[in-house]
Amino acid sequence: MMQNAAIIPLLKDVARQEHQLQLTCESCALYSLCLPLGLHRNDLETLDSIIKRSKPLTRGQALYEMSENFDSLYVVRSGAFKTTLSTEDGREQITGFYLPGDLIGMDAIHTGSYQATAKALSSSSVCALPYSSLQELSQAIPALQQQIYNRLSKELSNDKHLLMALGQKTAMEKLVGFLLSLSRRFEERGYAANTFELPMSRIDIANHLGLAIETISRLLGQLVNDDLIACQGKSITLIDKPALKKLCN
Amino acid sequence: MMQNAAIIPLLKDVARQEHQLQLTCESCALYSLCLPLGLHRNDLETLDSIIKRSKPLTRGQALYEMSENFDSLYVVRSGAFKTTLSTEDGREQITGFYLPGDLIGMDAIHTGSYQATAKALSSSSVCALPYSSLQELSQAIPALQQQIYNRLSKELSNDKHLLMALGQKTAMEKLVGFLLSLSRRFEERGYAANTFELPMSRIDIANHLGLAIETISRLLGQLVNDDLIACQGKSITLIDKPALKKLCN
DNA sequence: AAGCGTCCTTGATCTAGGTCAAGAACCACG
DNA sequence: CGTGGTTCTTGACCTAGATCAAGGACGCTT
Repeated sequence: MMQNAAIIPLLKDVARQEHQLQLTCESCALYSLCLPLGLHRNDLETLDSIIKRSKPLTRGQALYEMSENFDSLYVVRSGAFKTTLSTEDGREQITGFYLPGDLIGMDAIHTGSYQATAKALSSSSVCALPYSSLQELSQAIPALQQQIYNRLSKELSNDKHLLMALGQKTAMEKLVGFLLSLSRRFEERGYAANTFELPMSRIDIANHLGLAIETISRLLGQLVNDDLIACQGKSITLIDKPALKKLCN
Repeated sequence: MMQNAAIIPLLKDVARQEHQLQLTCESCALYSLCLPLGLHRNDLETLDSIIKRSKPLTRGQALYEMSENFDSLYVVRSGAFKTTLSTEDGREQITGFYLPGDLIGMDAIHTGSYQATAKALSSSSVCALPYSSLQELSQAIPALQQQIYNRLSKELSNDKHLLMALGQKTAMEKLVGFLLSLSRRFEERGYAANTFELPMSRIDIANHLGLAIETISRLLGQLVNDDLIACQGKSITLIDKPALKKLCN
């Protein structure tokens, strides 16, 4: 009898692990950040019914490749992703980093194929939203349509700010701006705002900001020297946020 | 009597001029490029009823300013526009150029206020689409909802390609890529693909591509020297398009 | 725990493109 | 049809950040 009491919760955990892929939106930790925010309970169930919760991806694995057939948008469930665009001669540009709750693949909607390649930065999982179902559903559920407009618009806005950074800002301004935006995004997700692990390598940061990796390394060193941040490996602590904000305008 | 025959068409023209702001989508030259493409006749009339065709703007005049209250999206009817984002210390980045049929203001949807400033590059006119009406209407008209998703997605895609250019490409690649994309856009609108007037100044091109105006001037000179383009003032002719395409990958 | 590959750091040097300067061409306006 | 302002061109020079180089640290795998 005593044995049972100890074993039952364990069994429950195992069961949860095994059925984790079938969890509902309602029970999801990301609920308040995610697409279904604001939907009524029965609409939520309808949305739930079209979502495919797929297997986890390992570090470096592609969620989809450029020019592959477009069928689904993806919400990041755990881990992180990057999307890259590449030229014919092989140069790549990382056009975005995606954290839990973010929607990936929206730039493919207007064509039949993905416009970029999306890769996991670490072990990650996603919810797949088949686009044709999502479209139909959003026709019936005003709050969902609005959410989709908002998500698209938000990403547009982000990209325009990034354009500004790439076009007008110095290397230091780009880097500090990047760190602050990461910090804000972690905070929105309920993590600490001032101390976090970088989900991506310095190579990726450099590429994303249009800089050389050596420049990132030197600038991080400089920020540490000036006691504005602490940094060991991928772990970052923002020490003097006001000064950092001043540094990137 | 003979006088009448001569006068009638003239009067008609005048009448058309005066009522030009009340023209319908159906009679609009831009119809095939514009948002209502694919809508049924009666849906088109409903859309028409929410559109406000406003007075023309003069060169340099703002359609809206950053942080102004967001209420409408705008379709360019004639002329051209640029949108700019600015930092606190006054630097500006031109995030997009908009030609007839293009939709302006989509990055504002997710907030209550415009995220950029939109200015006319020459005498221009727009159709205003009050967002709340457009949203309701798109809830009722599937083809319209789809069009809006597509437009948002298309702009997202454009911005990502621009990010790639700003992050990875050389000055020459940026400039040639820009000229070719303008050429394509003119062609889509039924104008000549290989000879056109630049709607914007070199200052604006330079800013948009993250370059100095002197660089633009020098590179254009070089392209003319190499007989790849002809160029006098704002008038551009693309002479060797295959070579140009090669130059920008 | 040794070995290998990737990532990161730091220093020395180089260069694409920026900045400065000065004149020319192109307007819009009275 | 000047004339004052903006825009454009061309040349001389400079610099932020790239590239090259070499060594160190940090994972993986077996």
